[in-house]
Amino acid sequence: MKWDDLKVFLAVARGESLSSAGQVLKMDPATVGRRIARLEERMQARLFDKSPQGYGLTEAGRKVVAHADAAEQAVIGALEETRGASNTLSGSIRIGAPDGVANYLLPQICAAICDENPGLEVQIVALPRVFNLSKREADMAITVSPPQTGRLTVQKLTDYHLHLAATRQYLDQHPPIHGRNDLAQHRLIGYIPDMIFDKELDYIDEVGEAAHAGLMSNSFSVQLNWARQGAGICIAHDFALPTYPDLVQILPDQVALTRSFYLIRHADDRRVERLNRMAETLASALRHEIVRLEALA
Amino acid sequence: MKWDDLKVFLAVARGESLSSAGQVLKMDPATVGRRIARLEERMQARLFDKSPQGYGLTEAGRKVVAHADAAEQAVIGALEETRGASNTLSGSIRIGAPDGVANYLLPQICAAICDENPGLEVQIVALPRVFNLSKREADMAITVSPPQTGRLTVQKLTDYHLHLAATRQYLDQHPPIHGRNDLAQHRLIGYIPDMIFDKELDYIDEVGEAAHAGLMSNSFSVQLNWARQGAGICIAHDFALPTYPDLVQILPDQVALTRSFYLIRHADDRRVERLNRMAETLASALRHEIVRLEALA
DNA sequence: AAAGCATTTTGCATTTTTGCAAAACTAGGG
DNA sequence: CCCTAGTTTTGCAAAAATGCAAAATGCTTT
Repeated sequence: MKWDDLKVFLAVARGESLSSAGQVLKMDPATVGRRIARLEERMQARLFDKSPQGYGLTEAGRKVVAHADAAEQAVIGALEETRGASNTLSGSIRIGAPDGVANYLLPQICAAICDENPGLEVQIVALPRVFNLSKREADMAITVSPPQTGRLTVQKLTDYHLHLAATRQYLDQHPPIHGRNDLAQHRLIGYIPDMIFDKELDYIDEVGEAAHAGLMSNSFSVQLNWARQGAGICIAHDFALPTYPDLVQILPDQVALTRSFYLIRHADDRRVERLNRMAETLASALRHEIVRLEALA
Repeated sequence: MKWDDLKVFLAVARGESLSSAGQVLKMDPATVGRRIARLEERMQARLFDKSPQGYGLTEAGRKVVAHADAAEQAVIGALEETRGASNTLSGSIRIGAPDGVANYLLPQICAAICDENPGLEVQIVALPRVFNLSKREADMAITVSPPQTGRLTVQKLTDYHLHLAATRQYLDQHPPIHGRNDLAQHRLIGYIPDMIFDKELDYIDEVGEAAHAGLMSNSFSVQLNWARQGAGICIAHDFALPTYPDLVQILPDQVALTRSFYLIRHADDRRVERLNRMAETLASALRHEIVRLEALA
């Protein structure tokens, strides 16, 4: 038994003809007629009196209308349900991001997007680990390396740069730095080695063999605050520096790292238009903001 | 929006996997998956969390289940409705027939059929005119000529024969009949000319120019009863004669008519299996009964 | 740590369904 | 009495959906 046939049955019952039903359903009258024939066969009953003047309900057909009506109401209900649900999705979108992005990029960007789209509610989830999109921890997430596994769609956002940074005050009070080797005499701030959740964050080796971190946190934000208070030298995203004018780049020509951001989403959400628009807006805004902030650094 | 997709949605929600849903729906899991994908696209919402461990309902999906359930109930209701209706159809089948058939053939046949099919109720409608099957005056009808118009299926049943007949007593008391010409001296019983509803019933010309009816009725049964009471000579179906042993055929070799019966039905009922079986049973029984009765005549 | 297992997902040949155009049909009007 | 107007119905080609087999995926067990 095909539920769809009940839908065309309803249309024919209301239009009292195949042609009018076809117009409503945007189907050929021939198709409508064939579906009705199939339905009557499956139900083992004549539902319509057919004539070149149209389709008139038979006694049995009249009884079926009530049920078909109920079915239609249920279908509409289901549709409304998800329309509401997808509203709350577009009304409340959750974005996961590493804490650097979450703290120094997303706040401004999301605020701007919310201003342009009234009724949109954005949630930022800052977590120092990989996301599990499948469990709806977030609708989309920003990562520093494209995921290798899982049914996800990945989209490269933009490159970004990192440099050594410290406060002017710190640099004044400590031995001068003219080259990489001078770093050995300083206190470096970095990630806790066994809590690094993405190999792309393992900067310290690239800075130089001599370098090793004395202050460590799993949170970039904590690292940056350490540096801001003159505790040492950290490896900071350029886009984070303008937030704290105290901080200055160190050896920008000799020590420079380049990484990339990726936006990942459920593969199944590919066709959800609202999320597509949101993703595109977000990507575009992130690219511009990074360019703007890096120019200020 | 395809209502059918809601059905497969329900199956997947219950089976919590494409494969189990496929088993229930007797469809390939691949198809089930594609339908779910299409449904999610149309609804603009993710309904399931997909994994190689199965399909799990998402929050939005859970809300939809209730509506899908309601839809299912409505569809089942519609199905039950017509199942009941088609039961009463097979429980009460209405057969239209000219009154000769209605009186001298159908009673025995229908009684036998009812004996074999307990719970079957047969209604015989004897009407001296053409039927209007479209208005559900009858589910099927027996006629003496195939209809030329209307959406009907026609099926030839069998030939039958008519002869002149009167009571022995009448013949003894009136001039002897040795040939067609002798009929002019007798009182013939026939149809009322302007109430003949089918040209096949216009026997009188075929009997002979000399013949003309003095007693007329639109009902064959009335004509026969006239003859049975010795009122004259009628043109009787052979299968009706055994009912009244008083009646004997007259000039069986010189005056004999052959006609045919046809069973007509709604073209739309072609696929209703119960009616098909009923029609086949009826046709077969009629053929046998006519052969049996004509042998006795 | 690696292989097994039940599941979903993809590529392709087949079947089914659909749309279009033309024919058939019946009631109402000139 | 015929003819028109609006239907439904049929024949055929194109499009869509389906099933099957193979590949991929992620948990579980050895």
